[in-house]
Amino acid sequence: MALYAERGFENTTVAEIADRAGLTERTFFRHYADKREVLFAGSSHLQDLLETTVADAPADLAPIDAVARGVEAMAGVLQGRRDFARRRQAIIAASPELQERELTKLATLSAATAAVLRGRGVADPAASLAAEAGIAVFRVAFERWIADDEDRDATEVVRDSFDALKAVTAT
Amino acid sequence: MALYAERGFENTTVAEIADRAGLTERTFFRHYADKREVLFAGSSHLQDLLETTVADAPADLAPIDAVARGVEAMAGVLQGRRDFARRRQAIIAASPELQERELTKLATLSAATAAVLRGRGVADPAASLAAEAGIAVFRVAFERWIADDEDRDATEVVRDSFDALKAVTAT
DNA sequence: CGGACCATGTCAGTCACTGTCATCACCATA
DNA sequence: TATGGTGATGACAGTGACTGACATGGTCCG
Repeated sequence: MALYAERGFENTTVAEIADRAGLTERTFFRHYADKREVLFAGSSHLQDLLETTVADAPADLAPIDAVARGVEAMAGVLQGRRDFARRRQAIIAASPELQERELTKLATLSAATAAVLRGRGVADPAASLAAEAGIAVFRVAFERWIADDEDRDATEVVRDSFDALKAVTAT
Repeated sequence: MALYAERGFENTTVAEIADRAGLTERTFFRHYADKREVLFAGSSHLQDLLETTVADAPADLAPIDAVARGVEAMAGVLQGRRDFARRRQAIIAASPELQERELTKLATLSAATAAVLRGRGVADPAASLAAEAGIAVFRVAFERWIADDEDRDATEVVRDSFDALKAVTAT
């Protein structure tokens, strides 16, 4: 992350990263599938949390609300690491390749959530839509949370954003 | 597309594509930013349609419904090219790299839509959320349309999917 | 006819990523 | 202690996507 921040993602070679870490280029690729993955190593942890939270939500909760619980849980983890999240996001925002990878990570979250919902007995397309919508809320809320001047509580921003979604889709 | 379908995206080199087209590799890269873009050349046309349709929707229409009009318009263009869409989608489904690129194309659609909504006087986060939700519906509807056994009307599938979204987000 | 321009070809170079083999530390078991 | 298995790392060579620089040829315009 230091190197990416200094000279930008595209101007950083894997050889340089490996050097800085005291490793070989080859070894780098044994730990990370590609140059982008370094920035997304922690995302599987978030996904686990999301999945288990949605799975463990009260059975009588509406699908979208179960997803909301999961997204709030992710926000809870992020809370307190806003500086880190900001620096990381600045790096991603500066590189189309990294944005692309972030989108696939979010899509993975969505797919996993949809699968859990189906496990809760939610049929398609409701499951897919609730998951997609929930992840969309996460994305929007995350951006707002990072951009906000005063340090609002992340879960609170998520809750507000879910309310905004409901308002927007209620015609 | 022929080559990608035959031997798969990853097993096709740009040299081969250029050969088949009677061009140089260098010339290929002057027409397409990268190997993936070939499959997404037509997407800017769809984006134009989406943007103008949302922009020209009746002013009193709720944001999500304006977006629905735009997505329906896209479906109208796709209608009648289901075979092509299917073949293309099969190729994309077989390659993570192509899926990644498709996600960024969809994200671009979403961002453009949000911008148009803001132009209609919709504030954030409502604009972003309506756009994201609308594109999510598009994605889900598109998949259903392609997977469906009998050849349902694409715009009809889109409309159904928007209804499903509203049902899902109505607590 | 001369020149601006645009598309294409040619060539050399960088860099992400991969397959293969060797080395080495650690650990278990005879 | 010796032996062998395992897992992480290094060394090295190779492929292929993509880029920059320069040359060439065609077309249009004065």
